[in-house]
Amino acid sequence: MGGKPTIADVARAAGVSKGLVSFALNDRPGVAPATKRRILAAADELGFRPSVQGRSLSTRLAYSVGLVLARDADLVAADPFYPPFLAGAERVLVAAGRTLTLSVLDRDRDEEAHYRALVADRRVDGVIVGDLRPADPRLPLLAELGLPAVTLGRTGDPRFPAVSVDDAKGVAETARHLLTLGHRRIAMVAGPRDLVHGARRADAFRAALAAAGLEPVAVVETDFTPLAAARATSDLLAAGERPTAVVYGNDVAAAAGISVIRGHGLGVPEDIAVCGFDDAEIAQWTVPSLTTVSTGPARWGAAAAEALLDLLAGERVEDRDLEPARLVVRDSTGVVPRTTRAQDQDQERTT
Amino acid sequence: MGGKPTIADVARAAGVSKGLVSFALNDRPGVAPATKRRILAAADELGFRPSVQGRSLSTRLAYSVGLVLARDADLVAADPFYPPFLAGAERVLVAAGRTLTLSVLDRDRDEEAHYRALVADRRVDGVIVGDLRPADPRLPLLAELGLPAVTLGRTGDPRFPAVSVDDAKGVAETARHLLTLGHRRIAMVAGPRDLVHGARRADAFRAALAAAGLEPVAVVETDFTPLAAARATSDLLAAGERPTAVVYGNDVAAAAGISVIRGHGLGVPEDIAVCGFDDAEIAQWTVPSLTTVSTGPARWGAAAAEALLDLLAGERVEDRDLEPARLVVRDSTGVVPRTTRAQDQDQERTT
DNA sequence: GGGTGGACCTAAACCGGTTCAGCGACGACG
DNA sequence: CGTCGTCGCTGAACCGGTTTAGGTCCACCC
Repeated sequence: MGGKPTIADVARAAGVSKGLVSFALNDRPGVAPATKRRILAAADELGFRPSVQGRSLSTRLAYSVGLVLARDADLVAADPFYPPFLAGAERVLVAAGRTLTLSVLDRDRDEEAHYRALVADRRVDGVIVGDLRPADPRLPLLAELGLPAVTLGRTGDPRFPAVSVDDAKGVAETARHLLTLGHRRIAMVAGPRDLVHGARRADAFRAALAAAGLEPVAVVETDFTPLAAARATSDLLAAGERPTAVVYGNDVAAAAGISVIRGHGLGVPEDIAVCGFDDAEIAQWTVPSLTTVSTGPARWGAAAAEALLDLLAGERVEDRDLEPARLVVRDSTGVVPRTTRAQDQDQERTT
Repeated sequence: MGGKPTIADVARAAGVSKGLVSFALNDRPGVAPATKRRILAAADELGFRPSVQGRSLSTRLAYSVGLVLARDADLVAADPFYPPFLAGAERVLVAAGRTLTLSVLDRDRDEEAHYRALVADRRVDGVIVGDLRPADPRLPLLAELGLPAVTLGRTGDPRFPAVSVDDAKGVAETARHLLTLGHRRIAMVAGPRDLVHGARRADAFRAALAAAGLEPVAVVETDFTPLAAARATSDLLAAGERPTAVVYGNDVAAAAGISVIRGHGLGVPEDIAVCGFDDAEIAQWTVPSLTTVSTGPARWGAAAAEALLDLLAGERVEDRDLEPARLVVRDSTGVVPRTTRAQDQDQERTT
């Protein structure tokens, strides 16, 4: 009477064996309809909830899904992508009776050990893999461990379904937007090339400019932190051919860029147009507000969780594509830049 | 040979019984030193790691700790506090072989059911309770459920130890800073009064001004979202006695405030000084950069996790105080405002 | 009427640990 | 020398489910 009811209590109440209760509750054939009703009624009456631990032990499932963030803590803190992503994923998992096991690792060398521990301890039944790197070492590792996984973005690896948002389209749209405004000297402060999405966005950016017969003034690789973005921006401003527009890898980086540009006495967007990426909340509140690319991280999180659940349920899961990222135009690119109309003069001014 | 070694394998290898292996591994008395060495050697040799599930089943522990965020998803997304907090907490937990089970709930009415489910399913051994409300209904609930918990901030409830950062001190410092700069008409765009820290900061703010014989021009209660902060700022600017300084509940709200103030053609800090709260990354990159109050969320997360682990280990845990929040002065309050030197004239200008 | 097969159900093993009652051996003590 | 206590250890029960081998009963068929 003290603790919560177990399956044995239900069996006793319904006058059947434990095994049959298990069958009835799991909708397996071989239980007479009348008996099943009686069992379900008894379970309901007693307020029976199967113990996750007991079930885990025999099914060898954890009823939990992992997300491993292998980045610096301060990068996690600065990146506006994951909070809404987590929230979206978590909601789907809770509804399915699963749990989200979150790991934050600061050093890459811990990563493999951590995945191994997750599997060895049966902490998770599958994982969502983000921050993909080219030829990501985690994919063979996961395959070796036999851990089901869904990747955030395509890898080309057929073993793991991808849930993707085509951010290249958003980047291309951004480039066209800038070209339409008359920009010709465009730079990109990109994420690290050893992150797939960092590289893909940079490539898409180049491609979109190339389609107009242009080359970027510069593509600076950073680690996605605002500090690095600030430094990169300083360098761009000091360079011979100063850009009239800068596209950043995320919104906080773009905010840092704006800060540096204005610190140099230049106006945004009059002197230099700025674009962000992610459409984080902050993008609405920078001065000027930020033109950026919205990827819908919350929806992405939900979709990734759903795909992983389907995969765990044994379904064949094909790659899934969400709505492509789309450009959100705000004030940081609102006007045609002065500098394009006075390009030569401008070129003289810069060293 | 196929799967991972179990305790039975270790027992066989060491030539003892399962039970004795368990005793040896858990450092319990009654194992001869030589035998113990042999057992540990065998366990090491086989690469034995106890199964969390098996252990959970008999110890009735989950080896996981919960954090429940009962807020709107977009509020979670906008708030820069939790990502570093999570990262800090998670790191401590991983080191202790625990896991962080994160829940994001959108509606308050799900909250009680969710805590009950967490306990019924033995998903967590204890929880960290944040976003405290006055007379928080979760405290009696947790007591009823017998779930160990640590609160973020003092509740006065002796049943749950608190891990606190004295943010009141930071707020008071902010107020003094503004007073020193000559501000006399100071407003606050605060968090909701039904959040303890929202109320506490507002009270500390009033108290600090009162100490100088002043009253705030206004204390506007918002839900902590930047959108609400933007609206509140508009109202303040339209009001008869326009403030010369505004203190916000968090940094993103402050960024929104700056955006609105500048949208009204006023300068920050020349016309209106702005202060944030949290010292999020973004505070360095607003224009102007944000004077704010640093609470050290990563350290706070780590301390909360440590306190909870100590509590779970059966130790008596007293309330713990971290370094008090401290003011970080940047450019948004960098100069003495024009308006204080031309107060009457200013008063004429506003309706 | 006996054999066959399927539907329904039970009993017991199993997952991998922890815990506890109890047993044998040995030293101390009377 | 007998008894008692302690140490070191074993064996089995237990946690709460799932799964499987097998048993009973009945309908059906030849």
